[in-house]
Amino acid sequence: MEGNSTTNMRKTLIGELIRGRDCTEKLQNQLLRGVVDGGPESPEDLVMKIAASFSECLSTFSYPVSTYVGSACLDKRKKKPEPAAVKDRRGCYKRKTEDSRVEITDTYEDGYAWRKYGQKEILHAKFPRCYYRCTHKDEGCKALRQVQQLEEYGPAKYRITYIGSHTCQNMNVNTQMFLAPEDHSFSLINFKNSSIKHSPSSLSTVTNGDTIASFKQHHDSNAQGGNYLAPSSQGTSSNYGFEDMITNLDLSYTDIFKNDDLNGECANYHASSSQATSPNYVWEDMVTDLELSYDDIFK
DNA sequence: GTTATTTGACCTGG
DNA sequence: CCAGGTCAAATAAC
Repeated sequence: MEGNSTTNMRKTLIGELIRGRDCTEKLQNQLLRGVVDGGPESPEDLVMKIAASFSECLSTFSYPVSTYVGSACLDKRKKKPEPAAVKDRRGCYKRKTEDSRVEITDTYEDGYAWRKYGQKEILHAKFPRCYYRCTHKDEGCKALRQVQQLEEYGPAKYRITYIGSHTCQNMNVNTQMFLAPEDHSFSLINFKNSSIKHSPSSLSTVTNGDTIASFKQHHDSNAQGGNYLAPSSQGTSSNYGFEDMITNLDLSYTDIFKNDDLNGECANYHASSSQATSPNYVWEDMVTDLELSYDDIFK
């Protein structure tokens, strides 16, 4: 039934939001107390839970979060073997054989530094598609990104297609922060799927009603100025650290819960969220549960 | 002067 | 032939 599915969706959404907020508060408390080492609720664990929470929420809305399109889909356009002499020609299609993934987000900022190399009007699309490559292309990094502004999900939604992965040190600022310095095998975590806007004001002028020209102006200025500022002024600045980011996360959750509609139901969910705060609850199990849910959705 | 963006031309696959 | 992806000269910004 329609009503039941909507109710279930709300339950899932609110449950995830509460879980994420609890994790954020714990992480913030740990940071304020200067706890940085591992433990039953290590920062790394908490971060993973927060990231999973965001992803879960987005997936509740049926957003294709980090959907791996992969070569299976892309290769439906069967390629002819390419003669060596033809490889360096203009417009040469190399990307189709590489791993790709598609994200739909409300910001195209992802902490990486991209250089725009093209823009194209797309048939039946209201906004042009912008093409970016990693700024460290000259170091051999082949990562590409396409950004297409959407309108069907409300103001300022972007479909971002990532093609290939970074081989350079153009590391996501958020990712870098969660790398344990002594253990480089620690999994990378990123917040690409989150709703965090590092510079909301820079995006606020992009509205659904904007013209292509204004989108272009805004988009392009951010492609260079905004995106470049993210890693350079925030990521490497001593003024923008772990604590600031966690505070932003906490504020994001707080903003969400300001919504009266959700707020009314929050109390009902404290029972389930208390599972996360109970000392008897094994964190590893929780992460495993989240990962299993994630896997179920995207397998 | 250097670096990034713009934009029309060029190229490929369907 | 067309739509979409890339190139590269011209231009802008710093």
